[in-house]
Amino acid sequence: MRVSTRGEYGVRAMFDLALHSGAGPIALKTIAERQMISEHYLEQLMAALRKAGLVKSRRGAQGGYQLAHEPENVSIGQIIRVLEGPITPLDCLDTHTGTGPYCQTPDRCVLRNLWKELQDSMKQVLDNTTLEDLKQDAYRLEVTEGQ
Amino acid sequence: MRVSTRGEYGVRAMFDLALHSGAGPIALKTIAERQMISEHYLEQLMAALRKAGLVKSRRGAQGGYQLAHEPENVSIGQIIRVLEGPITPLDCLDTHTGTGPYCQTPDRCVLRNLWKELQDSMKQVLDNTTLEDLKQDAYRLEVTEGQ
DNA sequence: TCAATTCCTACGGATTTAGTCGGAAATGAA
DNA sequence: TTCATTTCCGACTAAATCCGTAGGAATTGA
Repeated sequence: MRVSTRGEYGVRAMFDLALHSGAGPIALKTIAERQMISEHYLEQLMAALRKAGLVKSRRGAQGGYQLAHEPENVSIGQIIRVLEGPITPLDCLDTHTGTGPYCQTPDRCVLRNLWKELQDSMKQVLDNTTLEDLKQDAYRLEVTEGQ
Repeated sequence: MRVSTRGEYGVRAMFDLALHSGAGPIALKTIAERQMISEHYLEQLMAALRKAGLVKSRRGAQGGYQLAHEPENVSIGQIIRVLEGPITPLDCLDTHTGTGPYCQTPDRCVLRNLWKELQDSMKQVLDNTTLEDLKQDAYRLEVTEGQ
């Protein structure tokens, strides 16, 4: 039931980009240092995010990465799916065809419903939280922090 | 974000015991056959469930396993915790001491809140569903199935 | 031209997953 | 008692996944 470092780091990196958006491309090295993530490892994650269209990149000097869309249009669920695959507690939930052993008997279908409920509750959180929401949270934290 | 076969099989086995509760011990072999799970593998899972006090066993001929508590007093969350460990998307959420890199800066705390929300939503489903709930579901399925 | 930076492929060690194997100990029935 | 049944226990393992590392090619701005 864990998010791997791929998902965790990926969200951190995207959140970092969101916080610093609008100021041109940000070098991988900068993100890696700020977020304390191995540069080479993060590179792989950014490659996946780029191929999925969530970030755009510019090579060469002064190059780097930036969000491909506005923070309010990027959900955490999107990021997780790119880096961890489908959001599901059991693979057969999404690829379900009816022939698997999971739904051959009524009692197994009961369990299927259970896992589906779990899946829905996870999606509910991840798909309804955007990078903009997190930015707002960060702003709120910073304001109240100084008091 | 997946439940491993330990959790999946464990829930299946416990649900099987719940459906057949009150009729004395049920042999591992029977459960394994009904649920299509490797006998030896299931044995390991039952050992963990027994040590955790969720099932009780009787050795020897006519021996087997039965639930240690009434189905309404056993949640899916309990089963999952025994077989998969704490229900948490990130290990640091539960073992958090404040010294980890996750909460040294406000922006990281924002992410912590995100993962906590996800954790809560997972717990909400798993801790509020009992074996008795599943039995009820199974009964309902069986009734409507014949129509 | 050159330093900075992304892009790409391959490799590798550690851990986890999903079991298997073999036998000891306990129990009920004949 | 004897025996088949059944749990209990520890060790082993093949494969997959996780979490990176290494090295260099290609691109870009100054």
